[in-house]
Formats: sequence, structure tokens, C-alpha cells
Amino acid sequence: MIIPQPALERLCRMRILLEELKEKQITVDSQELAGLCGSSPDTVRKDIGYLKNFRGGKQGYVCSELSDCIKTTFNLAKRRKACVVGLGKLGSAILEYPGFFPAGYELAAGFDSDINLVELKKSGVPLFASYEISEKVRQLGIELGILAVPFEAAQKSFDRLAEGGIKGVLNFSSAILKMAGNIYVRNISFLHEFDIISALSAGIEI
Amino acid sequence: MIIPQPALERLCRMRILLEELKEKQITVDSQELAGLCGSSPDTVRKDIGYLKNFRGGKQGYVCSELSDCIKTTFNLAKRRKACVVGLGKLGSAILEYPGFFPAGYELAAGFDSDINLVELKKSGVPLFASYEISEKVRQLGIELGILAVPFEAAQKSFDRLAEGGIKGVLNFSSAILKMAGNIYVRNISFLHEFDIISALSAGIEI
DNA sequence: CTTTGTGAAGCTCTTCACAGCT
DNA sequence: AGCTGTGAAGAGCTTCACAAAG
Repeated sequence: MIIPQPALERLCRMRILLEELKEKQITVDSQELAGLCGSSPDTVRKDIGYLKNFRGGKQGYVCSELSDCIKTTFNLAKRRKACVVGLGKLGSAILEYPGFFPAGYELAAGFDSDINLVELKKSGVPLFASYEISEKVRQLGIELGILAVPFEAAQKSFDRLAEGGIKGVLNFSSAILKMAGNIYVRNISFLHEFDIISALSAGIEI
Repeated sequence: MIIPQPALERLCRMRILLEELKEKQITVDSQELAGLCGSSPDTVRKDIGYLKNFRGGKQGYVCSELSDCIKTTFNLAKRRKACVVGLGKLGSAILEYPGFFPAGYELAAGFDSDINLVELKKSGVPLFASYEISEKVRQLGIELGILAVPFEAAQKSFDRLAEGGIKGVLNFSSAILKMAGNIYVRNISFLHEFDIISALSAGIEI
């Protein structure tokens, strides 16, 4: 399938919002969706147009149908296994986050280089030492990796995930990891986001 | 000042990387920067071109000078006060994150609607009940807000921050908040990022 | 003679505007 | 009538290619 990445991102957002919305109402039109998603009605319609086998009606779109269509189109219906690398403050918070399972993900492992931490820490998720990453990822069939390690450790951890055959990585370190092979990477840095907001609220930008 | 937002974002990233890089080397050329930032040498040069009063030399750019120039251009030199709203797992992790101060931010307050939590929780940061948000934001001169509350509470919390005169908001809830007045908003949702990676690693996209 | 700086070309995404359904 | 669907126009960003500078 082929679709512009911005459209894909907006549709994924839309799907999450639709999950909330469908509890409250049956249908939604492009204008209301635009309001919720922070885009324009035109963009909403074009985005939805990329979804094949889906048509709106006179009342707009049926929330549950649209949500399901996005889910199947983007292969979000199947439950995927994920792991967290780095069990500091952020990694631990992610590990305990209850929202993953309902959203279709399963945290199947946590890793840290500190062996004591791994042995002592209590968690509903099995914990391992970092040198076991590639082995466990392969063994458990983990598809997604969350990197919550310091800058220096990011590349090494990434390589281990890659060696285990990971499919996608969400990187919270300030290092910027690049796609390697077929591994998709999203880089998110808190400090980076802070800086952007600071700059924008200081009067920068077109 | 006027600059395309993608360029601004890349320059902010670049600045963070330069802080690491300047410990290791004096100068850096556009090609090396491109490698680190995940963009092209052309883009790096164009981006740097937006910074006025800055020129590269034969050896490329002086790391510390470039870093400083980005800092002053985007008003990142001044220390800014921030607050966290919502002290669950994620909010707590953010509250304890030691990286903010060195990066030029000061966490000046934490808020939660659970008054017991606010009174009992131990933290180096002063904690308050949520109904005090607008008062405290104004009183303490807080410029940036981090929303780590559930979907339902997001809009209400945002309104309170806005009432206190907040300048920018980093929103970790799955609700999408829109810019209101001069308040700049960045929406980050873990689940959203997960879905995007899932979709991309499932073979979607141009 | 290498590396930057920058107008121009090219490309991608968004907005427009109207035809087509219901 | 009202809302969607979509080619066409427009805007914005990136890449190109070469002039300029050290």
C-alpha cells in the first residue's frame, strides 16, 4: 500500500480518537473530525480517501466502521509484542503503563544493563540483562522496541535489537537513530520537544 | 524571526547533539552533521543559513559557536520554569528526570487532582492540587506546562494552564489540543507513535 | 581545492473548488 | 440540500548545482 506519511500519521491519530468517540455517537462528519484531529475537513476527506473499500454517507462516517477500517488497513488489528530497553525512571514508567494491552500491544520483556536491577525489580513483565536482548527478541517474537537508555547506550542497544530481528523502534534517547535495513525508527526526545516549544513561544517561526 | 518549522525543529535537535559533540571535537562539517542529525548536508547548510550572523569556515562549523548561535537565536539561553500536571507513573517519572536543569529548565511545580497524593508524595518539586494551577502558574512565572493526565482531564487541565498565562504546552495525553491564543502546543502520544511504527513496519507507505 | 551559501528546479503535501452521491 | 470524493491549483520544503569564500 502507498500513502503519504503525514496522512498515515493523521489517520493513526484519528483512530485513537475514534475509539473514544464511538462510545458517544454513531456518526461523525469531516468537519467535526477535523476539529478533533487538529486538521482541516479537506485533509480529513483526502486522508480517508486513501483507505480503500471505505465510503462515507450522507451523515458522514460511521465511527466504528472508520476506526475498524483504519485498523485493518494499517495492520493494527493483530496484537504485537514489544519490549523496553533501559529500566530507569522513564523505562519503568513505560513498563507499568496499563494502556498498552488495551491498545493492542503486549510488553513481553524489559532489559537493563544493571543485572542487580533486573534481578531485584518486581514487575509483571519478565526482565533480562541487556546482553540477552537479541536472543530474547528473537525467541519471544518481539516486533517493537522502546529505547529508554542514555545517549551513550542508544546505538549499542539499537544494534542488539536489530540483531534480534526487531521491526520497529521508538527511541527516547537524545541520540538520533537512523533506519537500518527494514527497521523503522521514531525518535522522541523530551528535551527536544521542550526546546521547540520554548522557541515557538518566544516568537520564532513563520 | 521567520523560519520554516521543520528547519527550526532540526536546528533544535542539532543543538542537543552539538552539546555532546563539542566535548569531543572542535569543528564539524555539514556532512558529518547530516549523519548525526539524520538529514542531508544540503539541508544542514540551508538550516544553518537561517541563523543570521553565523558563517562556516573552511573546516566547517565550530561546534560550540554553532551551538551558542542556535541557543541565542531561539531564545534557549534563558532558564525557563516548567510544571507537570498529572502525577501518575509518567508524570512522576518526568518530575524526577534529572536532565531538565542541565538543559536550561527548572521544574517549579507539580499538580494532581488527588489531594492525598499531593500531600503525601515526596519530591524535590513543590506539589499542589489541580485547582491551584492557574494561580500558581501566574504566581511562580511558569512558562511551560507538561500534561501527563488522562484523556478526559486534558482539556480542563489545559484551560487552567491557559488561564494562568502559560506560554507552551507539551501534551502527553491522547487528546489533541489545539493552539489557543499564543499558547504553543506539541501533542505526543506513546500509543500514537506505536501505531505509526506498527503500520510502517507492516509494509505501509510510499 | 575543499567546504559553505544560495537561487532555481523539483517534489510532496495541502487547499481549493466543484462534480457526484445519498 | 448537504456531505463526500477528487482532479487541479497552490504552497512549502527539499534537493540540486554552481558560485563564492576561505
